[in-house]
Amino acid sequence: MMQSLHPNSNSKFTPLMMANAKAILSLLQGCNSMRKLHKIHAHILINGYQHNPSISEKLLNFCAVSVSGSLAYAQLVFHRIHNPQTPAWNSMIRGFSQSLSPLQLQAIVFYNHMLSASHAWPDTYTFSFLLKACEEAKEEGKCREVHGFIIRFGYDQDVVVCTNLIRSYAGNGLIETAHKVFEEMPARDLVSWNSMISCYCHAGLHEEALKMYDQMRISNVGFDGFTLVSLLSSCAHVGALHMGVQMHRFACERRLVENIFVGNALIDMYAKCGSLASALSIFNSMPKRDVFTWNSMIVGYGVHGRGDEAITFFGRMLMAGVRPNSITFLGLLCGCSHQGLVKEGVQYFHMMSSEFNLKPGIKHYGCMVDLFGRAGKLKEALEVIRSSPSQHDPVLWRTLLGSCKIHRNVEIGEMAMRNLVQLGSLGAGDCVLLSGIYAEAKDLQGVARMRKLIQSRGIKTTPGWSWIEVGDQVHRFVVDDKSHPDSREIYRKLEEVIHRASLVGYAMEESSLVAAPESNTQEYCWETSTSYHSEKLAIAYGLARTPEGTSLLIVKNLRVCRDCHNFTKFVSKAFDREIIVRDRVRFHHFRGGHCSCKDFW
DNA sequence: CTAGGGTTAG
Repeated sequence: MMQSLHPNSNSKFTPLMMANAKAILSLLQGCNSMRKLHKIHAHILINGYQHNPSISEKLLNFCAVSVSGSLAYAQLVFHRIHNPQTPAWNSMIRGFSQSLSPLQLQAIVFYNHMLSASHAWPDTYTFSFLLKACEEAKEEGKCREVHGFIIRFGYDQDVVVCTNLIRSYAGNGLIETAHKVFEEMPARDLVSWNSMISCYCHAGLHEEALKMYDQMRISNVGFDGFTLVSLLSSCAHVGALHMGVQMHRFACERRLVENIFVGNALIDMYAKCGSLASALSIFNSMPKRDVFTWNSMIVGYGVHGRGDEAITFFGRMLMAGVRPNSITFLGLLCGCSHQGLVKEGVQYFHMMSSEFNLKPGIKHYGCMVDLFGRAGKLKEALEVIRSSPSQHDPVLWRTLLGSCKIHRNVEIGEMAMRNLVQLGSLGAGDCVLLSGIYAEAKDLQGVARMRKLIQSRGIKTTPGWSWIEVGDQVHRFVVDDKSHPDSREIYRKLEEVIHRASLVGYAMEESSLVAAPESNTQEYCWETSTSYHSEKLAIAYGLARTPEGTSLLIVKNLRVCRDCHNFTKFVSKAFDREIIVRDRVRFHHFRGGHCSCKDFW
């Protein structure tokens, strides 16, 4: 009788017409689309369950939180609840916290409403969701304010709430505050440790991240795949191969190498630490591969200047049915430019948009400038900048300036310089580059002008550093560093190294005209002959502290200067060592007096 | 069955 009153009486939900609350609940549980939800909602109304708290909460939760839900619908449902309790508020706050910006601010609005206009009290869940919203919406002030409430409610004793606090602070750039919360929380579990490490990793504080691991071991919480992935990423960034190998061993022991996240992180670590062969062997052993897997290999080959192999892997990637993204093309273009594969680079640049519907970004244009510039086609490089949508980006002009240095082009170099001045982003490195161009053209006045420019404008400089990992320690050096505990020994060793390198042909460039990219202070800027660049110190230390025949890996934040590049070539010959230098932009493999970049960088 | 953690580029 009742069935005939209902228009949907033929639908498969018909039996529910007489269903009890329990049946409706279980149907809500299995709901996976708004279409089904509308039907279930109709049944709820017909059966008079709209005021049943557990049903309306479940309904609300689905709309607000599920990927196939609808926040707009959730709001309608919410406003029909007479006296919403904490779980209902939580659903709304959670829903908005995971929505697109700037909608996340609505999570905070709901929370404020909850405090002022309802009888429901926030609980630990409320704060977890709310902190997530503060993190996503970059609401630093609100984050601090919420922290105050958390303390007043006594929820600062809760691990999950504290972990959310850490992420929220770190996401707002307050990494030290985040660490303070971490230190002061009553107990730390595995997730809290992993969060703290990943926050450091994201903030670029890789040495801090790696240090956390030592403390983590003492605290006996163990580790898992999440731990390894963040740590491996930090190892990759700082070039800590030995530590990375140790992580690899842990991964094997715990059967975590089969985890795709761990495998991808291992590939990246080995590639960034100069060991492409190991990266490849991980790649070959992976049971499943995704876009990260392929990109890590392609980018790895790219930064090592092996464009042909990057291209080969790109082809295999397509064959495997994995869709490339913009990072894939960055790796490809980088490889092409460093290997001088101009034709191929151009082809892939066009392929991005024509075949994969990917819009080239500023970095892709940067690669194109580099591709032409490095190959000596400076006019074409200039044309790329002119035709790019981001012709007012200093990065492009800076890249062009670098190419002018390689090809000793004063005219276009000066043009690049003028644009950098106009864009108000002239850096010391730019002056040093142009000065180098003048020096090679024997234009002493030009060199003097650059020197004056730096001094008169008080141009901000990037301090240069190099680091080398010896044993389980990362050692960091700056120009003329005397802060290392073994400083005296290092300088003695360096004198010996220079002597032995000179026996096989090395001659230090005495000319004060040789401007060094590492020069970070005015004193050292023009006096190469009296200063020791950080990588020389790192190399000396590495030679002194590692067994004969082992290869050295140096990581530095700036480009290698010509003298150091030359020096390293002769050292590799004199000491019969492989020396790998990871530059700001690429890898140099020195062996037997030659470099893999073929003096082209 | 209301909560917190992961990789490539920059």
